[in-house]
Amino acid sequence: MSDKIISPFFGQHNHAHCTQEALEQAEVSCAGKGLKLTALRKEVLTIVWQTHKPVGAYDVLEELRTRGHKPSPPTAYRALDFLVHAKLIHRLASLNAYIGCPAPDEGHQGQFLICTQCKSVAEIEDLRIIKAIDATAASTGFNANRQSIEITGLCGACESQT
Amino acid sequence: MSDKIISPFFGQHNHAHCTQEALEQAEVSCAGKGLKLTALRKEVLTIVWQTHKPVGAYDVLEELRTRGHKPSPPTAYRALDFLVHAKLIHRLASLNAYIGCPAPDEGHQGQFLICTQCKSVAEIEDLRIIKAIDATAASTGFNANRQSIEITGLCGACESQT
DNA sequence: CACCTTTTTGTTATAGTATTACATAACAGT
DNA sequence: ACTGTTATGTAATACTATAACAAAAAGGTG
Ligand SMILES: [Zn+2]
Ligand SMILES: [Zn+2]
Ligand SMILES: [Zn+2]
Ligand SMILES: [Zn+2]
Repeated sequence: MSDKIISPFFGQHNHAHCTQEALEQAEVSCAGKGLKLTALRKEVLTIVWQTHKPVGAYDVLEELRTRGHKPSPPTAYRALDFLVHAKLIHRLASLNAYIGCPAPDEGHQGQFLICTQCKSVAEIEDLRIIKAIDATAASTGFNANRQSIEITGLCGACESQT
Repeated sequence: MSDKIISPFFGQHNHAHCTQEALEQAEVSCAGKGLKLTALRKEVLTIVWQTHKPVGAYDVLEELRTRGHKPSPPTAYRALDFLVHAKLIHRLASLNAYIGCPAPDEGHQGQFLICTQCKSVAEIEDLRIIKAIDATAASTGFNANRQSIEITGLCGACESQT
């Protein structure tokens, strides 16, 4: 199979399960890499995982405030940067926002399907895309090391509501 | 041939020719579509085409100032938005910057190779990537209408200097 | 434990990117 | 010339992100 859908989360599902599993994976992953998933970082990760919609840094700040913290921007950005480097979340450049990664230990680069209607984002990993990029890069002598692939459109659920 | 390099501009070439051709194509393209390429818009397009490096909106403002204008941010953003909609330039979301499109009439979506060393950007159009995306989108019921594909790495010229 | 080093978090200020709202000017058709 | 439309000018503001330094917490060592 040449493509794999990591998070096909356009539509109904048991989201409490998503969040719980993400947190458990995060604990294991950080322990394995010697990274410290502090209380603050875990709380930010929980906030990011509240939905499958991307969350901005200032959304995180706002949410932290409702939880009793009095954070300044660096607090959110530092936690988010940690989570990005730990590969627990991804940053969506086209939206200036972050989204939880459902498969943090696979060392993948994110490829994202962004629904303009419901704002949900699904992460995919399509080996054909990766191979096509590697092949093109190689043919031009370009040495690729990071990909930002963000596809915008309408998810099936939203399209059928039209 | 499944992939096509639109602008393989990592390295030496006659750049005056790039700029001149881009401006001529812009005139023709706008005339054909009934779009008005005003003096200001043409000047901004020229600024964007000064190099193959992406140019930020505030870079454009700065450059307009050296040319005798006294512009405010909306002046630059409006001209850049026009040029994006006219498909004469592309916006690189991962850099908050703009770059000239060397093939404005082909109705393509940009795919970009961004060199972190020399900052140059090449635009490519790889049909395998597009097909892979369409196939994945179709298989999930996702209706894609815009792609943002930005590959970061080292161009051949920069890598051989290491 | 007391001490030192490193990492994390708090705090203030500021830099960088982009848009809103409204006024004026240029343009196109009558 | 008159009128509606599009483009540009201008001022203010909103949104996104980082720098610089202080304080606190965590971890290791004797
Ligand atoms: Zn879920
Ligand atoms: Zn949707
Ligand atoms: Zn050139
Ligand atoms: Zn280079």
